[in-house]
Amino acid sequence: MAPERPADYPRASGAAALGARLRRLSERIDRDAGRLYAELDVRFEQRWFGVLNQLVLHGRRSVGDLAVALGVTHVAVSQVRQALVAEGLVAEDRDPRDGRSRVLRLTREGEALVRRLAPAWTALAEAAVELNTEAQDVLAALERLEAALDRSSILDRARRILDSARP
Amino acid sequence: MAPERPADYPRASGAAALGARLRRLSERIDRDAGRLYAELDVRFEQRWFGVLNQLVLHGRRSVGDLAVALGVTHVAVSQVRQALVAEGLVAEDRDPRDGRSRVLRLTREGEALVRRLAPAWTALAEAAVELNTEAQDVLAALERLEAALDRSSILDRARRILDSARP
DNA sequence: ACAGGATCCGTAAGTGCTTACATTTCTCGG
DNA sequence: CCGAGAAATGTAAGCACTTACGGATCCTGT
Repeated sequence: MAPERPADYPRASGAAALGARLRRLSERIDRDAGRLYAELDVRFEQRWFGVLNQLVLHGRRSVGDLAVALGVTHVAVSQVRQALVAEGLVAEDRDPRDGRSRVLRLTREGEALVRRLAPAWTALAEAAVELNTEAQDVLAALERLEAALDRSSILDRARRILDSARP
Repeated sequence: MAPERPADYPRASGAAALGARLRRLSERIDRDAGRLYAELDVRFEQRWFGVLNQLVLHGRRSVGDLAVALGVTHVAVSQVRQALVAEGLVAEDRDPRDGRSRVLRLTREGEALVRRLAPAWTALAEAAVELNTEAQDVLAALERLEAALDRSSILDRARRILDSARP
């Protein structure tokens, strides 16, 4: 017994469906990565990966630099920093040339953990490549979506559609 | 001055990059939808959409039914329910045939809000269709990714790769 | 008829981000 | 050289979910 509803009610809940779908997929992937670390008996969380990886690849890096490189806010980096320092994997020094800046670097423990995790990261990277191939280049599709959003956000598009419908 | 690192260190941080990218995109879309509601001076949050939409489309629904329909946990639905009841948009009754079940339905205020939001939802849905077209069917790509993950999760794939590398 | 287990739903706490706001430090024009 | 504004970072709180767990109710086999 479906209830009454406006005749022009949008059935295909587009934006919400797209957002929800993206969120579910990302959670699925993060969760799986976490399980792999647990199975390997390594104390490591997926959200630490970005910062740790950058430090391995580029050495000493400030919070701000890491945020830019990872495409997240400095706050996100700062929170990871806090966890990594608490775990003894990363140390922070003040930049002698700029007292505002905190420069992060791997500790010996951090380097050891990276060596221990490298095979798992390789496996995950290969699994991602495999998935991407099997899904016929979903990464390219995501890049196209990002490019389309850069040209005009979903907000701009919705505003335009709203305005043209109600002149 | 790049630091030393294992020779086989995985540079392409596949799984992490994929997960992070999906997350960023979903946040971008949700945030934009929220801004549109704010611009229309409507007190509404994007996370309420799924439940509200289901109630419009199908009338009275239990928490569990909604969770299945939306592909989230019953907890997520329960939290939205709490907010929607607090806002006076939704009422809940016990199912006379099953005392465990809480059946949700729109109130008059809820119905009024839906009528007021319908144009915005239509616009968002059309914007999503437009984006999807412009990105050459990113939805189809996401569906292929979901299907690939259903066949074998990223965890299973990574495990297999790890095992075959270390016999 | 009722014990044991399954189901439905709730709260609490955690995750991985975000925005908003505060603090400290730097820089540059007057 | 000093004060205004900019920049780097930090904390607090929120968001949209999740898992973990517990209470209430239902169902099934004996």
